[in-house]
Amino acid sequence: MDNKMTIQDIARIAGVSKATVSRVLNHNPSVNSLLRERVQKVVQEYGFVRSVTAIGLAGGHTRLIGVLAPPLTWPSVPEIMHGVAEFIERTDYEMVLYSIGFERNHSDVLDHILSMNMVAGLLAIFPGELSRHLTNRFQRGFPVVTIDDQTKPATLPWIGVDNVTSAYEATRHLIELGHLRIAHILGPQSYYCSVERYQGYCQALQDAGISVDPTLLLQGTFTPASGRECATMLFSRKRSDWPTAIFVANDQMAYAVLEVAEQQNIRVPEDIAIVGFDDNSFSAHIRPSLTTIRQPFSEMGQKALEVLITMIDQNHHLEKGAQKQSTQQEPIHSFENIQGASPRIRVPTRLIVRASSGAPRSLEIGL
Amino acid sequence: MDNKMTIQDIARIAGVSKATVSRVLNHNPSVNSLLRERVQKVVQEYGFVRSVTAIGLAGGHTRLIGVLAPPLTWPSVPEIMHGVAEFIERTDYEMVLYSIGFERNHSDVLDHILSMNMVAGLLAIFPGELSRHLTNRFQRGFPVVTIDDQTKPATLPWIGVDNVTSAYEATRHLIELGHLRIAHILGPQSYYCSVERYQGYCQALQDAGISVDPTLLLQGTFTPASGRECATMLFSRKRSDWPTAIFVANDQMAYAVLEVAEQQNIRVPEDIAIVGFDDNSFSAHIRPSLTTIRQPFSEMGQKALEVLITMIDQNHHLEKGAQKQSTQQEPIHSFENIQGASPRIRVPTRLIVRASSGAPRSLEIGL
DNA sequence: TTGTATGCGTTATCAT
DNA sequence: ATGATAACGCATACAA
Repeated sequence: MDNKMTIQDIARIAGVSKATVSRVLNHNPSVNSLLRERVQKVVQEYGFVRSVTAIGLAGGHTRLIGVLAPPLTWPSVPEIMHGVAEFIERTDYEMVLYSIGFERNHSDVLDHILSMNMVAGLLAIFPGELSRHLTNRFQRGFPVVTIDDQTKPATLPWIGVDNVTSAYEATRHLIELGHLRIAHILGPQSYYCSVERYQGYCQALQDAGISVDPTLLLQGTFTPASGRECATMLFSRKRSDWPTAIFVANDQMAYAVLEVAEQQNIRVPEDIAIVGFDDNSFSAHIRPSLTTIRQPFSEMGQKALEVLITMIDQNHHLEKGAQKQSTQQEPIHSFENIQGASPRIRVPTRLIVRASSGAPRSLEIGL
Repeated sequence: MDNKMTIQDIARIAGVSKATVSRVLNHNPSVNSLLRERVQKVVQEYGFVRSVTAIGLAGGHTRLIGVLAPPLTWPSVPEIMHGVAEFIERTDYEMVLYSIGFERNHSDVLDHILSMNMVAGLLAIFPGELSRHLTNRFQRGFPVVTIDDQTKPATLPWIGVDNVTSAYEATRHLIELGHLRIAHILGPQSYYCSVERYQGYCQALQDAGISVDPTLLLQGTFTPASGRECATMLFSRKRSDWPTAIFVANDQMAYAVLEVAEQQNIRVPEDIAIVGFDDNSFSAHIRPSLTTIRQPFSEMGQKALEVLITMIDQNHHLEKGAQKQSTQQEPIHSFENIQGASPRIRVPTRLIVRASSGAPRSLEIGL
């Protein structure tokens, strides 16, 4: 009953050789269907599962997927992970989670992870400044997929949203509400999505004939604390210098703005309208509820893993094929070489109008 | 520069044997300090990291820790994981995350995980009905630690809070506020913590000379939806049958109660006082802010991993010792055999008084 | 199609 | 204290 069986045991019981068992387990077509059944029966009966470590050592092909994630206490991250977990449950792969903090040097962590070549591929969530490093590994043939952050010369496989268009839509919403002085609290510049959201904001203003006022641009860092700072700074100006609306680059900072407004008895949306970005679970329940852009995080996680596993499998097949068909020394195993370009998948967002921009409560969506 | 080095390479460069390198890497004291330094220098210089798969195969001792967790979108879970990740970062271990959904048979998942003996130990978060199965594996010598759920005959190593006392304190708080009719929305009975919280509630009432009124007991399932149901049911009674306060078994359901109250223009805490349990991140920011019991989730995660890794290491040493010192066939490697009893660690909770039970806003804690 | 033999990178067991 | 060498469980090139 104990789990100490090896393919050797299975082979003995089924009356075949180790190799045959291995072939059956690997779905090698060149095995007699009679033998296959016999082996499978024994495997079933004893509930045999191969040692992952041995597979990894022998084949150099681990069935482990590394997930590099920011602290799970960050909003959005659990939702993404939920999608990832859901997808991976349906595959033969397992997930090794690396939740990186702030203290350590991130690229060191990355090197460490990859140097022990335990994982067959890597999903990087919000890689930020790590992108360059990841790009490097990817170009050397290691399967990598990122979620929601892209380096400038976009070369990494990527799943995300159209930040420019989404921000445009959010800003446009405020403009249609009649606002002319719309402030923007930006995300950190180390994330490219911050830049894109800023671009969308600018474009919406310009298309409406409103010029971008630099005094209405506040630099945040995506944290509630930075949101609080920006809001406090803004509200400490003389009233005539206030904007009538703020497009905040993420929900977390928007919550902080709402809090500061409440503390200073500033009415939302009457005195100032607020629009966020993300639609974290908070946003529908906070008072006033937050108008925001909904990102389908769970779907993004699923999609990312789907792409990654496809890459890994192709990778694996290519290696085998290359050795047989050519004398080339170095195995070609970059996803780019197959597809011609690394996949860049955009999932659609949606503007969710709630109370913070003036929707009557009865019309609220997403409760 | 590429990461294909082996201890063989390190050995060659350092001018020693594989064995010596291995010993250095394993902190074996019986190695000359001069050689040790030389090897360490080379390891440093090349950023060498051993192959986890090879270690696992050769040593029979994987440096992977399985974490069995409910969906990460559950509240509290990310916080626990945060603590886990923080702790594991400082060790030689990696974390394999199994986020279990609802559809699959859980014990099948568990069997699968363990049968490929990839993980050296298992941390089970909110195992619920899985406890029995886990107990079984634990008693057969596999290192297991659980967080915040215990089977009736408490035999698994366990990290959690004193639910009875905490619930007592929460209820006591309401009693001291002058409430006599205190309702309780219970958690699902499949979780033992639900039972304990109910016990604490009853005891507080009895100690205050208040008899438990069965009509004030509502059965929930920890989900917001069930909280909404219970609240709706309660508020649909004629006003004289209402309680003046509710102790809700977790924050999620309490949020729902607040929402229903708001929709029906029932004032909190004037018309009815609410106390929750958990202190999820929402609780300080919802309006009215929620009085609740704070569980130190992150610390629980850390503590759990500390215990688990201790178990694994002891386990390992025992196996080696047993082979040398006795002729016994089966290695004794149950933690219980060492400690005499499996560790049961209780971390302290704290009552956080906020607006939903009547605290003036200026006195609120935990913002 | 099937079996035999070798190697993967490390630990552990011998010698020395 | 150190070095040579045999496992560990599996995949795979090669032989049959």
